[in-house]
Amino acid sequence: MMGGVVKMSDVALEAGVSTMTVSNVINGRPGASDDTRARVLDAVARLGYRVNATARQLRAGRSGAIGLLVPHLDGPYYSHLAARLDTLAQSRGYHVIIERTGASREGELAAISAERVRPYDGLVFSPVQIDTADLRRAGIEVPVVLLGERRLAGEFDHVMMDNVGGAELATSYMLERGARRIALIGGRPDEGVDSMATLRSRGYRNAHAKAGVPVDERLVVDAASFTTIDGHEAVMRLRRSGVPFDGAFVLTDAAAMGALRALADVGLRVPDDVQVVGFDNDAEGEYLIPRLTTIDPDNDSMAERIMELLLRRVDAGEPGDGDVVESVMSARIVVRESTLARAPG
Amino acid sequence: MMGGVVKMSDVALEAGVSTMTVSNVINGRPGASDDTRARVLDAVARLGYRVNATARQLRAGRSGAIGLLVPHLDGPYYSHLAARLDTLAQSRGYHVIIERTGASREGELAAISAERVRPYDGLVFSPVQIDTADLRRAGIEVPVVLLGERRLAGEFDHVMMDNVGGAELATSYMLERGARRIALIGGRPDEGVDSMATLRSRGYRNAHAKAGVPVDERLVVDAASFTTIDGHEAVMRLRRSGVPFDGAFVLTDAAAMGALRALADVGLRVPDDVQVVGFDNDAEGEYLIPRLTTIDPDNDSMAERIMELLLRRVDAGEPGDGDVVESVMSARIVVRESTLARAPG
DNA sequence: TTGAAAGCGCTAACAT
DNA sequence: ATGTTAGCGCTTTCAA
Repeated sequence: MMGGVVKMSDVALEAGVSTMTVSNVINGRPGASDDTRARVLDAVARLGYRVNATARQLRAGRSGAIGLLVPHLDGPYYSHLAARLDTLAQSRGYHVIIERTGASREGELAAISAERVRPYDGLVFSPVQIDTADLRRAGIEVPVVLLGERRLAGEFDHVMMDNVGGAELATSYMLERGARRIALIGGRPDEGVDSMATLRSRGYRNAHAKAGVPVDERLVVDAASFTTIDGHEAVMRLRRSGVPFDGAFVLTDAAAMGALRALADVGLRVPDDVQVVGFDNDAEGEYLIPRLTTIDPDNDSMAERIMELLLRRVDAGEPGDGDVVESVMSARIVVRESTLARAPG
Repeated sequence: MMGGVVKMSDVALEAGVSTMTVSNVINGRPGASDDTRARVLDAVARLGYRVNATARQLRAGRSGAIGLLVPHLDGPYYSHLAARLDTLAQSRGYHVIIERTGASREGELAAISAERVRPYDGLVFSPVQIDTADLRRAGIEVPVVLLGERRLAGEFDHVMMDNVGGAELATSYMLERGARRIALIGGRPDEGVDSMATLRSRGYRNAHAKAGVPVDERLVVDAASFTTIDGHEAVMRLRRSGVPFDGAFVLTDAAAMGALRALADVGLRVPDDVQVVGFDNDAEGEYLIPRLTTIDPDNDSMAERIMELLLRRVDAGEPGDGDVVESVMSARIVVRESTLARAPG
């Protein structure tokens, strides 16, 4: 029934003008009489014309799309970030496209390949596996803002949350409230490359150092990753080891949820026997039993900072090397039942 | 330092062949001597050439990208779906790109505009606001698979979970275990267009009808949406109304989490005083206190079905109208503590 | 105010 | 086995 796809030349024919005039009208460029403009718009409507974004991009080099490359979308973190970034982008005439790298090296390399990145006007990338050399080798030609803890190259803007400071805050708070044997659930020795885990572990150690309280390394329990399951498993393992503890700093709220479940399973009361603090300020924390004290990394401000840095370069035209910005957001603690005497109820 | 972007003609020059030969080698097409092939690949490597996907797509009409348009990424549902679809797509030589519509009409219309859809070889779309006319008007030119409960047009393949059957299963199970006053948290009267809420509500009513148990409409408590907060609020409201209940079918696991929190807040024991069943089989359910009985909608099979239907058309070439498929996945119940006597411990 | 020409980088179709 | 021609649909440049 319907003919082929309508293109600009069809509209030009229908309106009795050149394609250039159609292009000008469609893009709101000046230099078209009101009469001509009306005829063109009329033809566009009649024919149901829609510009071919691919062709436009090949010629003009602009797509209006910002790519967001994340390892996964499991938790609320990247999902929420995506939503915030998209809202901010929309208000500036862009939209956000999300791609999962799967947190694997191959996935990341594929996603940042020039071939797949070129369609984007700008890129927000949260790398977890690749290194500086990989990133440079990819030869990304669009403005990039990097996310996360790993310090890659010095050629890209980089925004990160205050993992060390937040963890220090969490730990200090429990120390102030009398805890002396605080477990570090999901903890790592402070060595090797920076990661969320090593940085938060560092904050835990800093707090102890400042308070003059020694760290019993048997309280540092690692975890495969930081899911609810891992948190549960780590606490069970600590419990079986027989090492006593009166506090737990759990590296993520998701893991803290599993930790709370495990503490309930083994009959330890929170906060009476064990104080618990998480990290991330996931919305769920307010509905756990008991409600979870946690560190709020201020993700909303982070999203604003990211978009501001990115669009500064995008709107300017070129990746514009020179002044690379490294921005660390600041964290605060949200106190709830898991570190306070339980409310009567 | 580095010159401009390397293009195919640069490679051709470097290798001393025509661009056509470069194109053939790069795309693995036959008809190039081993010697030539080697020279081309060598030049590609030396120059760091990467194909321009935009140009290729303009000419060849294929991008290798599958678009996944979802209302949001808040819960685990779409996140998990995205991961599954991506894995399946990768194994077939495609990759999945995620776009948020924000669950708004404008957001959906923008996302399905021909301009933004054209870059994709195929589309998976979960519509929540737009209607059949909008969808038709968008004039999507690529194969589409629709997701969700709303029955749109008859021109697109459609995959949905068994909301009615799953809800019936949940309700019947509690009725069999002796519950006679089952609250429907997040429930809706069965009228108007189909939605997750009306369909699951229908299952609740069907189960009652089959068991010959009348429904007390005061037990049907609606909720703004289906977040943890909403579930908490709805149970508190029901409790304040003074209407007694001995069971609760909560429309989503996320809301069930809030419902459990609310029941604890008001001193009702689960499952002793109130049995609770959720819906979705979120991974978190296993770590709630008590662990949540829920309905598993079999999302993994759903992802497989979606990709199979979509790529069938994509690989074939055209949207290929004709035989439109409507596929309903089947649900099962996962029994845990929230409907069983609590395990000792 | 409008349009003609040229070309973005690639590939299908047709030579050779 | 390799190259030439044409053109995907749009926009930049320059001329009228």
